[in-house]
Amino acid sequence: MHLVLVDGSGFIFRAFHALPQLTRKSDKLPVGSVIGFCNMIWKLSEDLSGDDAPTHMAVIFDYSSKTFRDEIYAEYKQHRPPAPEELVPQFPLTRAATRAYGLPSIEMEGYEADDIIATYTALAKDVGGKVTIVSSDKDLMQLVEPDGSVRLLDTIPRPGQPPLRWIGSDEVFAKFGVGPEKVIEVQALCGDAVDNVPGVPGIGVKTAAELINTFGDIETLLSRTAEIKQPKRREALETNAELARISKRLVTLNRETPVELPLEDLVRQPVEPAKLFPFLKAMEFFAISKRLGTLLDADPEAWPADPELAAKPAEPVGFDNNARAEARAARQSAEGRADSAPVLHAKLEHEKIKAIPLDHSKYEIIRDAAQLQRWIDAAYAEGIVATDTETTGLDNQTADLVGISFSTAPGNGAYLPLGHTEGHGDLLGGGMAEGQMDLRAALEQIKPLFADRSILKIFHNVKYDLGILARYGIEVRSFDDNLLLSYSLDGPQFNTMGELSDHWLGLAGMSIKELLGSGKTQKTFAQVPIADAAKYAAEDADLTFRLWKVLKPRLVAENMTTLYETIERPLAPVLARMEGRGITVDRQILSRLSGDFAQRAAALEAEAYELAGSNFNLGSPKQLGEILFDRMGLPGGTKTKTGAWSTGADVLEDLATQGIPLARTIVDWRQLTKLMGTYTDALPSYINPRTGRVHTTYSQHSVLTGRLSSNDPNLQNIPVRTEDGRKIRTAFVAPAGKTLISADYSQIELRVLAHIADIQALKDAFEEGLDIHAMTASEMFGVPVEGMPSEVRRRAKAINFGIIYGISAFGLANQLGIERSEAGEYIKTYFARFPGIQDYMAEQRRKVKADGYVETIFGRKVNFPNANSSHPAERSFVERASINAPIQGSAADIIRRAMIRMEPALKAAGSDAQMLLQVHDELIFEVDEGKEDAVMPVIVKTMENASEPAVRLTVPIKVDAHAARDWDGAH
DNA sequence: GCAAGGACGTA
DNA sequence: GTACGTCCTTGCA
Repeated sequence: MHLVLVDGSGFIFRAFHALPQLTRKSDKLPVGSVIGFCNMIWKLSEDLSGDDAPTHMAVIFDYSSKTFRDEIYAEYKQHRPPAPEELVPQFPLTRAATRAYGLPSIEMEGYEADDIIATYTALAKDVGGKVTIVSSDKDLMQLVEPDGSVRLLDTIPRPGQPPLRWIGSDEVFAKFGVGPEKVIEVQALCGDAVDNVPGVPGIGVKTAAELINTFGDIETLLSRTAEIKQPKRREALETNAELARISKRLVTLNRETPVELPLEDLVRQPVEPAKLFPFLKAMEFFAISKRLGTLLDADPEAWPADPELAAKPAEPVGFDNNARAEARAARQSAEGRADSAPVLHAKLEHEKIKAIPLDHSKYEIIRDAAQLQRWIDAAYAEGIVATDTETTGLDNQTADLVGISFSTAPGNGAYLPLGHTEGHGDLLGGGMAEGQMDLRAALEQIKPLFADRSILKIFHNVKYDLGILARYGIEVRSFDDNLLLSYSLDGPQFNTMGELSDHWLGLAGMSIKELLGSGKTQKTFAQVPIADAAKYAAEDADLTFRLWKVLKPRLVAENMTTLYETIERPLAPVLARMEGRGITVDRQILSRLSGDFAQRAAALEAEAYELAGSNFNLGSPKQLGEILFDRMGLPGGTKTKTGAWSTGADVLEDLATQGIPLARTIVDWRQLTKLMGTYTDALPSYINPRTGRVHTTYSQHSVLTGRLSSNDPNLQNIPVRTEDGRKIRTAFVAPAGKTLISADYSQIELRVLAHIADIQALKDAFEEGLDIHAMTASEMFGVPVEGMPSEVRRRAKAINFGIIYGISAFGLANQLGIERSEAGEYIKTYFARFPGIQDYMAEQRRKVKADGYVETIFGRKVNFPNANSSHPAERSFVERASINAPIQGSAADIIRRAMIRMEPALKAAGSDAQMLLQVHDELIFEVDEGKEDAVMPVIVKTMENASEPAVRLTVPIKVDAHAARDWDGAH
């Protein structure tokens, strides 16, 4: 017998990377890799003819459930790169293809393809058969037999080499320096960075082979380390004996997996047109169909498309009918099993890193080009370097570069000082400090390293460094960001490097505050003596490297790779560019408004003193409360949790309607002074003298749900609701010759709710383009939309928002100024009219209590550590927040994806429009005057399609766009 | 000089 | 009822 075992997952990835991303015509399903897979399978059966023809054959896959995250997880166990999202839907299709070609498709939960291959190989050998494993995976080389009965076949085309390359005992020896039977011993010693095998640090393939050839195996070697002459090598082996043993466990394939199909069932079957053509037709592979029709002498037209696979409207992917639910159940039932390889790897890395002591004496100060070159060379040798820029401030649009630090391995570090001044610490500063490289020369030398795609640069908060480096003409390709890794894994619980290293490494690290001082005497980093600066900066790079070694493996172990690699990491440079562009703010407009507001506020102030009968600080809620409720003795006063009188706008509004004119005066005064203090007076101070524009800073890692936040200044809360407030928006303008475009998602959160909770009535309403609040009102109160009183619609709108916020009768009553019982009735009616909402809410409550987190449709986890708090109020709060988080968060994910794709989309359309701002469901652009009409459709389409193809929403997404000279006009 | 609380701007 | 950031006052160091 001759058994041929095909490494199916290897074929898929090979097809994906080698071929264009074709899609199925009728529904744009990605199928390029399926086409490649089919062709490879067919070609293989043509190649293996005559003496090499198989009597038995099967295609083996890594196990995968139906969700893309589980797919990635399974592929990761095989140590392959993360699955790109276009590839995900193609995994199940390649299984179907295998069956269509008459081959058994084999995969097993809990086992890698390699284990199954090892098992069938052993079974075939037992009966004296010959085995060919179609794969180029070196992990399978341990199965090769010196007598030629088991060989690998590498079919991947390589230039200058024959199309088919057999790998027997000699080829294995060439690669590992030992025969197949010792391959696992060598692999256990030298490890493999890509394969998650730790190995023994400092031992490569050559050394490993030498040791195994001398001692025979790992155990003998470990028992006789005293005979090893090189002290470093001996020490490495002695301290890492356990790592070597664990590594051997990781690399050894399991030859006794409980396979379900007996060998007899793998007997080669002829291709059946009745199986093949319905598949090809459903896939719409008409060219292949025609070719095989000729070869098999069959008429492809005689069979209908397989209805299971043919194009059709996508299934809803809501919370309860999502395959993810099945995957979750599978994961839960698997609890208690031994750690998977990625989890084990992450734990091992963490332990190893924690054991490395912090030693400042190992750090270097880089003084000249030769020394800098040694660090650059080290970065090239490792393929990876942690780095950090030191600057004179926290705002990367104004701060100057002072130095750059590097670390190429945990424990080492170097600081390159470039802009330190003679440290008098006074305002005059002094000249440049001695012993620093010329800034320009050093940057020219470093530039290629940062631009090199093959060298991974690790940062903490890369967006800051990208902004600084861009201003110095340095481009960064290939990077990781610990802050974003931490955010992807744990949410916004850690902000600074100090917090991360304290938590994960148990290391405090030097404090920047001690270095710079505080208050009046605070220095900039440029004024810190180089020797002190170097300790701090090099340690920063060192800790950055260490943290990366802890955090990065967790991505795979915890299935957060897709979120990080397809959303968080690519977004950072997009935000850096938006921050760098800034937006023009017209000083004159703000100044005029400020004068107007100040006059009116002064008049109101005088009026308030008159009405109150005394002068007091209008800005003091404390004094106001005492006047209103103690001195004037007005009814309706409530106390805040600290016992102070409550004087919020709603309280004052109440008093005003009860005929207290002072209350109205205060409300109006507060509005005007708020507008002055926060906007008309504050914004001009943010105009950057270098660019003449206002540059906000976005925080990508601060919001629980996945939204961005904006600060210094916050451009996400520029007023819009009142007439006076909107005037501030007229100061945000396009420069001469340009126009602003605002594009905003219409009702995105309600649409997301309709999708994830699968509310048919809501979906239908969106499909028909109805006024959603009026439709809700009409459903609930039985009032026709035509001629509906505005109050009825207002109530329905409040309820819709209430649902998104995790409604409570208390909150709704507050919002609408009605009785709690009445609000409760509204909610009951809503639930009755829109069945599904309650199920959604119940599911989120259940999940957050059981798991401690809920998820967005893109797999972002939102953690609630207090879900089972003993405080009822806190528990209720978590319940509402856990209902809101998937809605707000999924909408946030969608716009993040839109932003990532926007620049390439604009470029592809030949537009030079620039994305400036994001306000949660709105994007602001600047575009050449006259180009608005051309670019708006591109923007709208990119935003509307942003969830695809990862998530096919079951509601339409709508985006409105407007162009005008200023933000008020465009909105 | 700093932190907490209240108030209020946005989605 | 969700999610933020900023300004101002107050109270303490």
